[in-house]
Amino acid sequence: MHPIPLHMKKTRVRFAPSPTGALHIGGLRTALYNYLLARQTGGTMILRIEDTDQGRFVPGAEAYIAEALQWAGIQIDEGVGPGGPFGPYRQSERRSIYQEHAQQLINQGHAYYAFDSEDDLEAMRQRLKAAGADDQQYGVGTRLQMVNSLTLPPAEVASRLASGTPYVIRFKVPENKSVVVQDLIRGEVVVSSNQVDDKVLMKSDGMPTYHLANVVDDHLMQISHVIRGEEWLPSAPIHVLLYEAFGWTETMPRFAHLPLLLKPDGHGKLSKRDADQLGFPIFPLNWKDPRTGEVATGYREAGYLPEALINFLAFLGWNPGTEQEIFSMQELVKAFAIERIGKAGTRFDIHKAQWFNQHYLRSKSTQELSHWLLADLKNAGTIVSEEIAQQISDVLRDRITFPSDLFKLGRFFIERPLEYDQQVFSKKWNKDAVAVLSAFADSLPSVNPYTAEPIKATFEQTAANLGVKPGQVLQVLRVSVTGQASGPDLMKSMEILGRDETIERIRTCIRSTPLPG
RNA sequence: GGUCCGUUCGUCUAGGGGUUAGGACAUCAGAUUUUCAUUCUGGUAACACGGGUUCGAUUCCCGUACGGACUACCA
Repeated sequence: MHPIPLHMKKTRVRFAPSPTGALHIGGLRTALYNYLLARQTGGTMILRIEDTDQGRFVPGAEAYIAEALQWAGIQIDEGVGPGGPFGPYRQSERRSIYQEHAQQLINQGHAYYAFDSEDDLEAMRQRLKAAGADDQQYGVGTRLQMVNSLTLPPAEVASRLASGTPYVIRFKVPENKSVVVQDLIRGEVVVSSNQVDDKVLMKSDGMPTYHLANVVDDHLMQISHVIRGEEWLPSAPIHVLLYEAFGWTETMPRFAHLPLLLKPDGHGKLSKRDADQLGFPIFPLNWKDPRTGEVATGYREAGYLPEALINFLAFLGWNPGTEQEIFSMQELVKAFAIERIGKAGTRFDIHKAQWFNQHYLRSKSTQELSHWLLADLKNAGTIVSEEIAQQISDVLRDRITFPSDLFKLGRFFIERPLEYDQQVFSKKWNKDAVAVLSAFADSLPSVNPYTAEPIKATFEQTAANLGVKPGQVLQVLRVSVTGQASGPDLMKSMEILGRDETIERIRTCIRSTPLPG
């Protein structure tokens, strides 16, 4: 079989999360970049689950990841979920494949059995540290001092294996080689193989480590581009060495190591532990930790629209080189280019995400907005007509960042004020104000039609008749009707409220609020 | 400690040997608005430092500093 030259290969990218909990926002960005490249090139987006660590497996995590991707609009073409010709796509279901490949490396002298106990390894590290060695790794310089098939007689190795003594399979890193990683974002990264340690390939529980599994799977699944976080850059040389040992260099995928997403203070990468500690979500969806029962807020539940999150995320580390900021997924697919991904770590600033959200929220139809409001009202035990909900939504649309703001800011339309803003009343609640309000309430029944403009004219006329400037009592009127010192257009608000309700609110206020002194 | 990666306004970034170093978010001011918000206009604000190379470096090279990642039988 002849390998297909890389440049002719169809783009096949994978997102390969580990089901150890919720997907975090950095992972979502990684998925997004993979997806954009796949779509742009007419390639395939694959979801592979890297569940080789049985100890860290978290029930529900896989379903969470699938739901999060779907919510974000990242469609999976192949892999866990849709299936495909290169399955299974869960690494835990591919044990025998890894075993065969590890065996192949052993047969070819690229790997060996190691029987060292944890104590042995710890002792080795202590010894090296005490000796002042630069590093304390199991590798070129130390492997011959350890308990493995390189140091044990063949018969001893065979008998240990036969008797079921626990062992791992380690990669035998070649000596004195310059390992070159070609990175699409960073260019050439060169490391001496002497710096690379003899990584464990197969663990004693029979599962592969990430290093083996990822290389074997990417090869077998014909992955063309490995786009992953920068935290993988240090181990990329191992992967390159593995491709070489397997004889797969011709078809080795291209690497792109994404800049890290940093905490807002720039110290350290954003991690799952930061969930709800930083004042903004770090997970796409709410996540309930099955062990502790704690719930971490997700972007979806916090009121972020998927298109806003995607737009925001796309710009964390990438930009189109133009001054356009607003991109739909379609536009991102067209404009995306790996070469335009930056190198430096990116601090996470939620303000911009909020701005994107505000932008996208405003572009929604009044009807869509009203559905959010209606849902919140229903939750609060209130039913209003869709027509009213739309009127409220419309008057509020320029004042909201999240859908929930509709309810927060529009609540006064539904509920009569329980108290009145004292800042305003302490200064402006006086005889004149009461006189104007009272007269205004009296004249409201004859306003025709009962809409903002005539209401406004009536109010101004009423005030003028009593020798008061409208501006002096407008604040008071607002508070009497809404309870609040600020809000949307008052005249329009009174229109939406309706004639009877408005009159009632003004009268109630006058009745219940004594004049000072 | 070692290896690797990085460093343009507060933040995300454009740019690139000669520019008034551009945009966005945030912030500030003014205008509009009956309030607040919106909107509009304007402003403050950046090439980490030191050496080279060069007629000229923010841009190229080398150091230094600072930051980050990795350094598991985790991914």
